[in-house]
Amino acid sequence: MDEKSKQKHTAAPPAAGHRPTLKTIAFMTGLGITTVSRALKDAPDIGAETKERVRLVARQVGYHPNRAGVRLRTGKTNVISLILSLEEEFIGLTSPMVVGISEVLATTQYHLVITPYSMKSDPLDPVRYVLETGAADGVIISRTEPKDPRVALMMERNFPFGTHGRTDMGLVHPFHDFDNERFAYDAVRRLVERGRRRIMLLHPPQGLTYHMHMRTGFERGLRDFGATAVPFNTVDLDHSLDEIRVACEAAMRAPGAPDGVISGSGGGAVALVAGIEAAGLQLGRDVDMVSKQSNDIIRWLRPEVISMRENFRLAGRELAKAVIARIDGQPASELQTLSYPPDEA
Amino acid sequence: MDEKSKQKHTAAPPAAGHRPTLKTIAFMTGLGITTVSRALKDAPDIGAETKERVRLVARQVGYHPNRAGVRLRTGKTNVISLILSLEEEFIGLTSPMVVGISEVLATTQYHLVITPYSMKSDPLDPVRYVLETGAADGVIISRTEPKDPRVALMMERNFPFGTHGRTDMGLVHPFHDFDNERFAYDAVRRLVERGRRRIMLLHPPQGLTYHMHMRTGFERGLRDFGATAVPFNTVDLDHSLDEIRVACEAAMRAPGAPDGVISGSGGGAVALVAGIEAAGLQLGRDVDMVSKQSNDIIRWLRPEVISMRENFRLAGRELAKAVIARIDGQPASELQTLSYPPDEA
DNA sequence: CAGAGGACCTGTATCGTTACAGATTTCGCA
DNA sequence: TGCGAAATCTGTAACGATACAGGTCCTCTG
Repeated sequence: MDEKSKQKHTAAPPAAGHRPTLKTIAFMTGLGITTVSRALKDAPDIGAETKERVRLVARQVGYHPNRAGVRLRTGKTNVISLILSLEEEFIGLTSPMVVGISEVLATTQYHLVITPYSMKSDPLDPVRYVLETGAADGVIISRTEPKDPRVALMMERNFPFGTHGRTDMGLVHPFHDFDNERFAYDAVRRLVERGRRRIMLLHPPQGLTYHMHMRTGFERGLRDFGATAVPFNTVDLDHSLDEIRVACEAAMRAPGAPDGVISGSGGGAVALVAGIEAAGLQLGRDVDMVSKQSNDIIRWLRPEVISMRENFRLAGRELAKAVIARIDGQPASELQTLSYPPDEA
Repeated sequence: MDEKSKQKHTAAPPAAGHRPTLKTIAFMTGLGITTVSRALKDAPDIGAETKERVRLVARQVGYHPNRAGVRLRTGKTNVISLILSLEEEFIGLTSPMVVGISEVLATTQYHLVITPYSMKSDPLDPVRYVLETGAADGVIISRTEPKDPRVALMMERNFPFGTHGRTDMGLVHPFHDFDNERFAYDAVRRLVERGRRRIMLLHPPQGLTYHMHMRTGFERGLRDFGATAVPFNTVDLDHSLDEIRVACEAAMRAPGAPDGVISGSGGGAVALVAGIEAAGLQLGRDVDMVSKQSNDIIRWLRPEVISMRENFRLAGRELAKAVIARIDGQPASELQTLSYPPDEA
């Protein structure tokens, strides 16, 4: 029996044609499965020469640890989940983020899983799903709110995550954010420098944290540079481009129309331009505009628009790094970054 | 011993606070683990009332099968991998595809994993990775070539996949494609209808299958409608927008400049417009242009451009459905779709 | 009333990996 | 010479699920 059990794992040659496993390497090296496992993770109780041999054979046969085996045994999924709204308007923005995240994950064992949700349903759903099923080791979320229940939930469960955007709940967690306050402040400054005084802001939706940031910067700019706000509260960046265009055109035709416009995103800018021009006004002459730029298009077709690039790819990279660091136990307070161009950090 | 082993699985109450497993349900119902497993998959040898009871308890405790367990035992990953080029130029296009894929997968057990690669490395690498590690049950690829080695490899291994774009190797496999031949043909027609005769095509890169399709449609259009081609072979859709703009401006200034332009993608159109205008020409007056439209921007800022929407979201949906059907054993010949607007299929 | 057969349920072994608790050998030192 | 520590190596059990090969009853037939 002793003899038999001793043979059990090492003697039976693993079926050929299959993926190599620890058993394969154990058979080839004549070692035990445990030894091979520990050798590959450079454990201190394995001899140097043995490690070398094991590594050599592993490389030769193209060994990759079986993710299901590891996951079942250790609970580690080696997955980062990006929680994405499926509404097409936003995905355009988020796609460079996917690139940034992938760039970072490509240098690690992590895979990127897209966990979608619809804004028509509860944004907590996907988070709950990941927590309940243990689908990932870490999560990245966007559209962050000041009192974000997703953040509260993950903090409570001590689950690693990073947010694109900040919260305002007194909870310390990893985030990456664009400095929207500074953006709006600078935007006002640049418009005032061009002699504009009546400024209209297409702001982010009320519920999101960066709405506040942008408003704060906007109002501080108005005060510091001596301009006034033209109300534009019927639409925000979550509205369709059509709605924005119509609202903008109406504002430009109304008495006391703005002579300066700020767009809180690259997408909105297009609709604003269309609205301005539909009102018979000309960019650079009657009105100036400052916008975030997400792709090159606005720069090509309306060079008069003063634009500032928000680097979503960088955001993806930073968030991926932050979440992994968090998984590795690094304190959240060290994993918070704010970006502002030039930002090839 | 008999008694002891009988108790082994059912008697020990699973640790509380953990995710429920089959063992949890087995304990709660007093059934065996196997029975619970089979009840949940509606096996024919389980009593109707038992199934009902098991389902009820499973729902109550929020049971989700452990993916690692299933994967380890059965080899089924319940993962579809989307293989994506990380070059930012293309990701803009592909992002609505992610939405479409997610929409379909959301109704299934499948997760979407992004497997990235850089065009600077071998495009076979990510495919080999998935095949070797068994990272997914099915794969979706883009940038399909006439003799695509990725397709050949996956066919050879009998691995389920779908391609965005067709191949030309005599191999039958699932695909979804936009009818680029018809697009180019119609584009020529519409330009000729506007009196244009000297037509320039910004074509897809040589290596990709739809380059041929588009050229074929283009040339057939030229013949049928009596127009001539203005050569434009120094750039293609893989070049940077800057390069395209410069080349276009040069072409518009050269003797025998085109009076009609066709852009094989929405992105390229912007650069072409910029090139045309840099040469001092005006859209709609001196030159007409037909383009694919990927987002609304070109439609807003240059309504003179005749545009036709290529529905990437639909492509994502079709490909996801096709790959899953293929996994389920449906013949590839039934999983090939071609789209052309209006295409809300 | 035996026993064949159906309806329903169950234990064991296994997928690949790792935590844990030993084994074995070697070596230094008293 | 003896013996404990150090250095290496190893088997077992477990993670959660399922394929497989039985087990019990119970019913119906002859």
